[in-house]
Amino acid sequence: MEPAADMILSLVSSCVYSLRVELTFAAVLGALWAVGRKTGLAGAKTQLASTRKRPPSSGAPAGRAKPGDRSGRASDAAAATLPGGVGGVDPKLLRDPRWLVPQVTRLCRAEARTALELYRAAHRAGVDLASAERDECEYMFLSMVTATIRTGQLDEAMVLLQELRRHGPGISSALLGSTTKLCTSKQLYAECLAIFDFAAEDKELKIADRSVWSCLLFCAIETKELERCKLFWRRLESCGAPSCKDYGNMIRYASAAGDWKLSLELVQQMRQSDTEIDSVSYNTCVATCVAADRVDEARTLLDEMAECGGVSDAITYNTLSKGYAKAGRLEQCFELFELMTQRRVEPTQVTYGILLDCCINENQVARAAEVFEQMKANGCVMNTVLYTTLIKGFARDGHVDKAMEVYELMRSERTIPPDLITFSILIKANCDSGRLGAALRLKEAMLGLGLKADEVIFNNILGGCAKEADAYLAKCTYKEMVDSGVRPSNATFSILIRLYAQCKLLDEAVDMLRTEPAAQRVAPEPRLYSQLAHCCLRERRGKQATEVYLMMLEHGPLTASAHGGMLGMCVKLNMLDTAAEILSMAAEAGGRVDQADADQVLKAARKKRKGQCEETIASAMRALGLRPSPA
DNA sequence: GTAGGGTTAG
Repeated sequence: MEPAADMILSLVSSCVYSLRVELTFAAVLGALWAVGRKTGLAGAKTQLASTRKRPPSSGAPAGRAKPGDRSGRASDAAAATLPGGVGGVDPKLLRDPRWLVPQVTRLCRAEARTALELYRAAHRAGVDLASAERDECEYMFLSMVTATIRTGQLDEAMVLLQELRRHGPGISSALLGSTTKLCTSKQLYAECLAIFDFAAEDKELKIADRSVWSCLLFCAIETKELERCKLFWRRLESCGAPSCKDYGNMIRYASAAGDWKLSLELVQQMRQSDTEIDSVSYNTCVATCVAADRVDEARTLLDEMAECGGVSDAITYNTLSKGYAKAGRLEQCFELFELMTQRRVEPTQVTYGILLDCCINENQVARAAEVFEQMKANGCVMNTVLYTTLIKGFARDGHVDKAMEVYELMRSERTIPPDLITFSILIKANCDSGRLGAALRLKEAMLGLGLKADEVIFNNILGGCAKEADAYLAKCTYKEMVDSGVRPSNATFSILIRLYAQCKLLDEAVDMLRTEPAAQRVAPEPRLYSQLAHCCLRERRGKQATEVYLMMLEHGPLTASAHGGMLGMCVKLNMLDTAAEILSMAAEAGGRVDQADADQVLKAARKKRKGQCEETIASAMRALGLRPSPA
């Protein structure tokens, strides 16, 4: 192991050296750019950029609300002004829909606020819209609603829709179409869904416009209202063939829902309907399979992509490689690397990152060194992730000093800064090797770089405290964590239980588990109670173990395996009275206990000739619907 | 809109 570690370290140093040239180059370029900007060369560029600047609705379906081009914009603006303001309008005019409706409609284009004011004034004056031309009236509402959405007054828009339903002609599918598209293009996704929900209360409303369903699907994905996607998709399909973008959005849904089968079906459907499949959709599908541990399906997909030609890219290979890495299939990671090289797909930093990490996770340090060398030979430059992966490799191998050397290298270079994950690994490595002081200094250095400690950083330090049985430092750290607004998790509580057990402060562990999850608004996982109960039993604190068992019951009945674990531990430690008590409580609470686990307890009690205990166990078993085996 | 590195658990 030692030579491999040295080799990697020397490789890193030389890599940094070769990087210097690139960095100098980058710095020169940057300076040139800055000069160019000053001399006005960038002026043209800025202009170019601003023309390109559009609402970022890349995945959003096309289509926008049409303003209804009835007359020129300039003449509208001229006609739109009211000489005496809204207050100066003759109430008789206000009550006349033939005057009011065109006025409001026109005002909407240039002076939305005045339009709304005028409409409200007419409303107060008692205008009766029922006598207005239906189309004109509908169009007025459309103009007002879209104007309020455009100016970000969504509450006003909702009020208008309510009035439209109550006093006007009702919400038409055309109006819904315009608002849906407008909201989507303005990235008002939740609002879009809310308006749809309001409109859909009218069961007569028919929506045949496919792009409405496209927008709704997109909004549901963006707002993570995943349960709505399938319905929108069905409606979309019923309005005709979904577009490439629609499929892309549905594939995003399948990914978010972890539905790899659906993801594959969608790709299949796209092929059958001759819909173009872009690489992002393909890659998302590959990633969905990988996330669901269906690596072989992902591989099939890559092969199909390679056959079509042009769609597979480095991301496809990297995603699949990650899948192999996750499954511990290192050889296939390397095969895939070979394959992409053969197919002239250029490996990226991510490619090497995945390969390196997989070697490290499979404890193949020498192999990692080879990858590193190849990476350098191919001119791949280091970045924070690659450095961090190396640090992880050294830390994993027990070479904390070497990990720290890489860190010092990063610090002295100043161009590739360590981040939260780098520090997290370093802090844990130091904690694990009993260097709590060094870990705390790293945390200070981290804060000095402007990074804010997150949950994992705090958990790692708490883990260090547990190892050193330093309850005082742990309490300070936990307080700092909560005070700085970092919410603890089940992992945190689990570490705290370990800490208190290590310090033989079980009472404090019980107290902590009783109060902290609720205080921090975290739902405690059942296994926290199991963990603590086990700690109590290990210390032969039967009374306390049953107390924890009762706390556990407050959160619902226990699984048979949770019971099995506790009962097994009792038998192992010869705490049969505690086992009997747990069985009785389980019977009372109507929990599940396996026959074998209960039998084991009964047998142990007989062996020890504990008559009273035996009886308690047997009757608890009968209450649990189990058969005590004959003596 | 898609890809890599971090914490718990007997």
